[in-house]
Amino acid sequence: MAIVDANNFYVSCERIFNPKLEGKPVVVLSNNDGCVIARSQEAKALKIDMAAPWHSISAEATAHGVIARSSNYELYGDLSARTVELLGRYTSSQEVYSIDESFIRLTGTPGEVTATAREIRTAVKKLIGLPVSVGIATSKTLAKLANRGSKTAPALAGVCNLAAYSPEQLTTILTSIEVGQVWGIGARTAQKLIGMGIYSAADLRDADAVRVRSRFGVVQERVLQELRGLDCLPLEELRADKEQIQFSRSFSIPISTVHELREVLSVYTQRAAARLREQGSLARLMRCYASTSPFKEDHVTHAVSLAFPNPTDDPVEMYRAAIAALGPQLQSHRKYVRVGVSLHDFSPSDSHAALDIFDTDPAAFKAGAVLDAITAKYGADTLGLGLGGLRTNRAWTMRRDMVSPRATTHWSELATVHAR
DNA sequence: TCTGGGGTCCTAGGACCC
DNA sequence: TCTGGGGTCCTAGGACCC
Repeated sequence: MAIVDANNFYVSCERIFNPKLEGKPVVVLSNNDGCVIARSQEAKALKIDMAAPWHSISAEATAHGVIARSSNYELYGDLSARTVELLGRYTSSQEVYSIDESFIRLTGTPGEVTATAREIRTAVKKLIGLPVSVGIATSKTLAKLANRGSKTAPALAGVCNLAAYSPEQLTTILTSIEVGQVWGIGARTAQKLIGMGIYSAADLRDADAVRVRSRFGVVQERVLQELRGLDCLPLEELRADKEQIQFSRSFSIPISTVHELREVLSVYTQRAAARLREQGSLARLMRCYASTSPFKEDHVTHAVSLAFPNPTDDPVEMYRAAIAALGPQLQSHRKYVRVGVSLHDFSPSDSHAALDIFDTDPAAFKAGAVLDAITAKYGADTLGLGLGGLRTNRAWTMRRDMVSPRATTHWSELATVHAR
């Protein structure tokens, strides 16, 4: 089992098309340019924390030469897809775990596996431009730890295969890793474990499995077994369709009125429904919420949960249901900074044709399919629905002041190379 | 005085991940 | 002035059924 992940992925993507960022402290910001979500090594060395709110550190950071970029998910997504394709050439089994990580199966002697990992590293750097690190072990959890090691010890040059170590050396390594650093052990569980005298990855590995299970449940017991080298989390090659789709955003300027909520919900239900149709599903359940800032006094969230009479992918039906349920909850004296729509309980969209005779409104116009067809042919800006229509730059849309070009997906934003 | 027991389904929420 | 977004898995507890 090996995990390949890109170092400082978002920052590395920015650097491919802007080499001036090389060697400088760079951070990438979340939507709304809210907080730091990726840091270059140089930025980490300046002690810029993950998730630090940009508004509170920007003055000092820029004084130290830190360069900030708004997040450009179209660029990152495209470079991720290219990397996934390239890794696929080296393995028969691959699980795409996140935008910058894949678990892959590598076979052969430990020496051969390490050699293949080095080959992968070279290829991804040369053909895509991304620096990656590889961790290799008998379980996913140990592979993740190996991957960390490959980045912290320069001598390993980005590849760490735990098979190369003796049991004593392995224990030394695991003893040096805090239990909260282990994949699957979050802050809450780490605190409780420390209270039980379990401080390091080695402590957890050697703890009583029955006790861990009864106190923390099956998830943490699996982590323990994985630390012993037991493969409890198999590769999931076909992460089939999503089981939940959500669309939510924070606003740069709060909203307070039902009219604004209508605009937001119109956009969000359209976006969520489009993702649903993309994977060919219908949803039976929808949740919607509006909340005020969690960083202010009187933080509230209004959430509603509703079931459709028949599973649907129709944005009009979703919008009507959402505004009918959430609209009355809104309190005009509050400032809402975040709204979300999520869809659940899916079924394949071709499995319900027979139920159409029960449709409460047989004449209902299926707007979703029409929208998809027209925007696929003429572009996303040609047709919009209702209040969510085509008008852009509303007050509540998000801020992205420092966004880079989408250099691999838009002709008009291609990188320009100057010869000297 | 004294009110069963076993099971399924569903939902909300916690914890975690990147 | 200003603090992201999208997921997964598991469990507890309520509703309901016979």
